[in-house]
Amino acid sequence: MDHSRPRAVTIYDVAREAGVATSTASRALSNPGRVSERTRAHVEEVAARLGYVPNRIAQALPSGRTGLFALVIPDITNPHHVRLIRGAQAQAAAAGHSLVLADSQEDADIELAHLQRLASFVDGFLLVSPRAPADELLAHLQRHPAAVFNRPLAGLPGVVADVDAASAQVVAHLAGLGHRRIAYLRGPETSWADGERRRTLAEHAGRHGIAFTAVGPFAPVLESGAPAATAGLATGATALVAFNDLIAIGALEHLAAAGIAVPGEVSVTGADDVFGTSFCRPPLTTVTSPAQEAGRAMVGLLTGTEPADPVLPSRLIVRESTGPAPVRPRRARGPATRPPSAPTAGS
Amino acid sequence: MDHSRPRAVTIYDVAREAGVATSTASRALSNPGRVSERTRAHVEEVAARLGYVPNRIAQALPSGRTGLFALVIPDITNPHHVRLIRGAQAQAAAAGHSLVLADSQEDADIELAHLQRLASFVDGFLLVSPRAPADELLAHLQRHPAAVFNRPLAGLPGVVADVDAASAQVVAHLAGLGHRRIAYLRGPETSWADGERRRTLAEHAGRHGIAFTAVGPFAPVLESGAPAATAGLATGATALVAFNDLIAIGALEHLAAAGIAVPGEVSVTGADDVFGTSFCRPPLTTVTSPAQEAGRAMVGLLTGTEPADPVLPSRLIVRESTGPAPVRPRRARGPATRPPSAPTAGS
DNA sequence: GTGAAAGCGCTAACAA
DNA sequence: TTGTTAGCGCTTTCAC
Repeated sequence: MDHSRPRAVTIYDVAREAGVATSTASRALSNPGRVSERTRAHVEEVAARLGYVPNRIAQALPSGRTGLFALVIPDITNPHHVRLIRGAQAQAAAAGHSLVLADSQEDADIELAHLQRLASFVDGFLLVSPRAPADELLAHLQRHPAAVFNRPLAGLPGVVADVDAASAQVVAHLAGLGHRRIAYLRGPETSWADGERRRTLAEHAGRHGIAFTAVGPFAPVLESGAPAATAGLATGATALVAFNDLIAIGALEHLAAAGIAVPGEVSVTGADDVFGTSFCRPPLTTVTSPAQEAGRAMVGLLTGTEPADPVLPSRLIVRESTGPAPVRPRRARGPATRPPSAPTAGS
Repeated sequence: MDHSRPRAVTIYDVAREAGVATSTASRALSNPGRVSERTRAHVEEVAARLGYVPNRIAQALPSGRTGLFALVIPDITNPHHVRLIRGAQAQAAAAGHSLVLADSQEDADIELAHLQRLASFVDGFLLVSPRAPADELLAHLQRHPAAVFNRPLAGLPGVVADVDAASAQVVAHLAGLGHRRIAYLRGPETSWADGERRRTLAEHAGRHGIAFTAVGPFAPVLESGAPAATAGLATGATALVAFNDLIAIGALEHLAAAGIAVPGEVSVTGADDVFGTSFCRPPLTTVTSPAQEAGRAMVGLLTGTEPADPVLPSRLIVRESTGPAPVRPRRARGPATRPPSAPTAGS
């Protein structure tokens, strides 16, 4: 038994050692039933003895199937996306697939480059909130199955979070607390979810007779919290509805530092219910994201397993960052850390 | 231009259309310089016009190189590991590689299965705190390059966090605050870092004349915080040193719920400095982990780029969860949520 | 039930 | 500089 041999054991080695043709060895290993029980057992024994492991590249060349899916994400740092990765990875593993990770860093060009680079390597794409223009996306996905999260694209199967329901609950909650003016702290311009959230929030605010303003866009990171809160406050709102939890938590930190009481003077809500929302100060009222389910559902769409209702539920979690609107709206006080960047008027 | 054609454009199509041999087309595309400028330009033009994208599976079969690295992680949920993923992904991308993600869910068998499944697919493995026995690990990596984080394995290149320095700083910090008895809240039994942390903590405590006890093991998740804190407190310690931030934050939540003041009655420290440590209550004194650098360094080890000092620095970040030892050690009070699980005595 | 041979798309000898 | 050909390891017709 030559243990230091550099070359790997191939199916030829197995066939020779077993005294059968390679085709027979192949069948015995991967298509049992089309070979006599006796040879099957023999070949299998030889393969095990030799430590044969099929070369998956070679398997993939004729079949075109690798057992790999590519997961394309805007930002691997975002804990929200991490939940999705987890769901996708679990479901993929269950289907015998592995995941190739591609971080597009919120950049449309990098995103498209990933699609091209990985196209021949994977059995399909999982696109999370893709940022690239629809036509380019579709052009790149001509010959490859894909499933999409939070971005309806004509012809591509996908799932979305129930943004409308989430917005309805947030607005109803704030309206119930007596808020009459809310500000939406926007996320990335190219995010479908941002557009939806803004649109539905405005709509529901209108129904409740609440004034609505959107400010931003802001990068969906902790650091955006301070400028976003400043801009939101400048609108005279008593409630700040952030695009996601990162911005919301950042806002909370900024407000605490500025000595503005939450929820006493201003209420804050987030979205996604990421790690940290339960133990920040105050614990954040937010809206859950079906990230993990989305991950599973997307893989399901690719493997044909899951029927999947395309709109995944999202629900409000009331914690301590929201409270009754102050009797009279707060007035600017204390040093503004920086002048608010020109707020964009909401619809 | 037949747009609905299912078959992809191959290099044969390009060669035929350009009126050259396939080898010439291949060279023009991937080995320019060994072909006349004129043909190179022509072939390239044709390839672009036809929308040719090389089939990477086919490229990989003869060469054995896929441009893929497998990243094997104990738990994709852990924000600490996410930082490492990020570093690895960035460095891999810079080297023109992509990452295949494999979550072993803290299970040695799953870990080894991943190695086997992905072996022929990847140019190398990045093993993060592998849990499987050393001999099995080495057996599975006979013919594949690998780099390891936080687990010295004979013959395999790798990097580790400077656990000793971290422990020294934590103990010195606590000693300086007057603590005379500390408890270590252990992590997973199969974790090298846990063993190291425990060993070095005990050692440094000894030097400072501080009593040291280890309790556990505990799973490195938020939920372990409560039982771990309970067990730690039962030792009479005035400072709880947790294996990682998740356990520490969980402990913080438990202590707050039990009405035990931090750091008034007991100090708490974590490790890794994950997302959330800066805004939990109180903000956590912890020790940084070189996770991102580790990710980069591991990829470097595989690509031959980085020389890399194998021990990566780690430093103490003092926040508000540590303070002067109480004048007299606290006595049990309030309802214990559950009896402490039998604490393991430290060395 | 089993074997011989072709072919997946590409690169690298080897020739010319 | 360019063309011809073999071969990477496997599966899959097609014969027998």
